Amino acid sequence: MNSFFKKVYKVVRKVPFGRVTSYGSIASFLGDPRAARVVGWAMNNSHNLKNFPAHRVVNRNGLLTGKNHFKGTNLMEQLLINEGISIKNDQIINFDDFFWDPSMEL
DNA sequence: TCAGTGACTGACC
DNA sequence: GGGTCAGCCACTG
Repeated sequence: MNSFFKKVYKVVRKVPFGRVTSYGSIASFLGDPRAARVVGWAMNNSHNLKNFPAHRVVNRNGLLTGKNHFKGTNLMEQLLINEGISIKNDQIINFDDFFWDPSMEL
Protein backbone atom coordinates (compact mmCIF):
# COMPACT_ATOMS: atom_id res chain seq x y z
CA MET A 1 0.00 0.00 0.00
CA ASN A 2 2.91 2.38 -0.54
CA SER A 3 1.00 4.31 -3.13
CA PHE A 4 -1.06 7.37 -3.74
CA PHE A 5 -3.58 5.91 -1.32
CA LYS A 6 -1.30 5.97 1.64
CA LYS A 7 -0.66 9.65 1.10
CA VAL A 8 -4.35 10.29 0.78
CA TYR A 9 -5.09 8.51 4.03
CA LYS A 10 -2.30 10.37 5.78
CA VAL A 11 -3.65 13.74 4.72
CA VAL A 12 -7.30 12.96 5.48
CA ARG A 13 -6.40 11.79 8.96
CA LYS A 14 -4.95 15.24 9.61
CA VAL A 15 -8.17 17.03 8.84
CA PRO A 16 -9.07 18.82 12.08
CA PHE A 17 -12.30 18.15 13.95
CA GLY A 18 -15.15 20.22 12.59
CA ARG A 19 -13.41 20.94 9.30
CA VAL A 20 -13.75 19.48 5.81
CA THR A 21 -11.74 19.32 2.59
CA SER A 22 -12.26 18.31 -1.01
CA TYR A 23 -11.01 15.47 -3.20
CA GLY A 24 -9.40 17.90 -5.61
CA SER A 25 -7.53 19.75 -2.87
CA ILE A 26 -6.06 16.52 -1.55
CA ALA A 27 -5.07 15.37 -5.02
CA SER A 28 -3.54 18.74 -5.77
CA PHE A 29 -1.62 18.71 -2.50
CA LEU A 30 -0.21 15.30 -3.40
CA GLY A 31 1.01 16.58 -6.75
CA ASP A 32 -1.75 15.32 -9.07
CA PRO A 33 -4.60 17.82 -9.34
CA ARG A 34 -6.21 15.53 -11.89
CA ALA A 35 -6.28 12.51 -9.60
CA ALA A 36 -9.35 13.66 -7.71
CA ARG A 37 -11.23 10.57 -8.84
CA VAL A 38 -8.50 8.37 -7.45
CA VAL A 39 -8.98 10.06 -4.10
CA GLY A 40 -12.63 9.18 -4.28
CA TRP A 41 -11.72 5.63 -5.09
CA ALA A 42 -9.37 5.61 -2.11
CA MET A 43 -12.27 6.69 0.08
CA ASN A 44 -14.24 3.75 -1.26
CA ASN A 45 -11.55 1.45 0.10
CA SER A 46 -11.20 3.39 3.36
CA HIS A 47 -13.91 1.28 4.94
CA ASN A 48 -11.17 -1.18 5.91
CA LEU A 49 -9.51 1.50 8.02
CA LYS A 50 -10.38 2.40 11.58
CA ASN A 51 -11.17 5.88 12.79
CA PHE A 52 -10.98 7.22 9.29
CA PRO A 53 -12.90 10.51 8.84
CA ALA A 54 -14.05 9.92 5.28
CA HIS A 55 -17.09 12.06 6.02
CA ARG A 56 -14.82 15.12 6.14
CA VAL A 57 -14.05 14.72 2.46
CA VAL A 58 -16.58 16.14 0.00
CA ASN A 59 -16.46 17.47 -3.54
CA ARG A 60 -15.41 21.03 -4.25
CA ASN A 61 -18.98 22.32 -3.99
CA GLY A 62 -19.38 21.03 -0.46
CA LEU A 63 -21.82 18.42 -1.73
CA LEU A 64 -21.98 15.07 0.08
CA THR A 65 -21.67 13.00 -3.07
CA GLY A 66 -20.37 10.00 -1.16
CA LYS A 67 -23.08 9.79 1.48
CA ASN A 68 -24.64 6.81 -0.30
CA HIS A 69 -21.49 4.81 0.35
CA PHE A 70 -21.94 5.08 4.10
CA LYS A 71 -23.78 2.51 6.10
CA GLY A 72 -26.74 4.64 7.06
CA THR A 73 -28.54 6.80 4.54
CA ASN A 74 -27.71 9.94 6.47
CA LEU A 75 -24.79 8.73 8.55
CA MET A 76 -22.32 11.01 6.80
CA GLU A 77 -24.60 13.98 7.34
CA GLN A 78 -25.08 13.10 11.01
CA LEU A 79 -21.34 12.81 11.59
CA LEU A 80 -20.74 16.25 10.10
CA ILE A 81 -23.60 17.79 12.06
CA ASN A 82 -22.11 16.20 15.16
CA GLU A 83 -18.96 18.19 14.45
CA GLY A 84 -20.85 21.45 14.26
CA ILE A 85 -21.28 21.61 10.50
CA SER A 86 -24.66 22.52 9.03
CA ILE A 87 -26.06 20.42 6.19
CA LYS A 88 -28.88 21.34 3.82
CA ASN A 89 -29.97 19.18 0.88
CA ASP A 90 -26.82 17.05 1.17
CA GLN A 91 -24.72 20.18 0.93
CA ILE A 92 -22.56 21.96 3.52
CA ILE A 93 -23.71 25.45 4.45
CA ASN A 94 -20.97 28.12 4.51
CA PHE A 95 -18.61 25.56 3.02
CA ASP A 96 -15.87 28.19 2.71
CA ASP A 97 -15.88 28.70 6.48
CA PHE A 98 -15.36 25.00 7.19
CA PHE A 99 -13.06 24.27 4.26
CA TRP A 100 -9.60 23.03 5.22
CA ASP A 101 -6.87 23.26 2.58
CA PRO A 102 -3.92 20.83 3.14
CA SER A 103 -1.55 23.00 1.16
CA MET A 104 -2.34 25.92 3.46
CA GLU A 105 -2.25 24.08 6.79
CA LEU A 106 0.59 21.60 6.30
C1' DT B 1 -3.39 -6.15 -22.82
C1' DC B 2 -7.84 -3.66 -23.15
C1' DA B 3 -11.99 -1.68 -22.03
C1' DG B 4 -15.09 -0.22 -18.38
C1' DT B 5 -15.92 2.33 -14.01
C1' DG B 6 -15.93 5.89 -10.25
C1' DA B 7 -17.26 9.29 -3.24
C1' DC B 8 -14.09 14.52 -9.34
C1' DT B 9 -13.03 18.81 -12.05
C1' DG B 10 -12.78 22.41 -15.30
C1' DA B 11 -14.34 24.16 -19.55
C1' DC B 12 -18.32 25.07 -22.53
C1' DC B 13 -22.68 25.85 -24.06
C1' DG C 1 -26.13 30.27 -13.39
C1' DG C 2 -27.36 25.48 -14.16
C1' DG C 3 -26.69 21.32 -17.18
C1' DT C 4 -23.31 18.59 -20.28
C1' DC C 5 -19.06 16.69 -21.85
C1' DA C 6 -14.68 15.08 -21.92
C1' DG C 7 -10.21 14.24 -19.66
C1' DC C 8 -7.65 12.17 -15.47
C1' DC C 9 -5.60 8.20 -12.52
C1' DA C 10 -5.87 3.61 -10.40
C1' DC C 11 -8.10 -0.83 -10.33
C1' DT C 12 -10.82 -4.84 -11.89
C1' DG C 13 -12.53 -8.62 -14.94
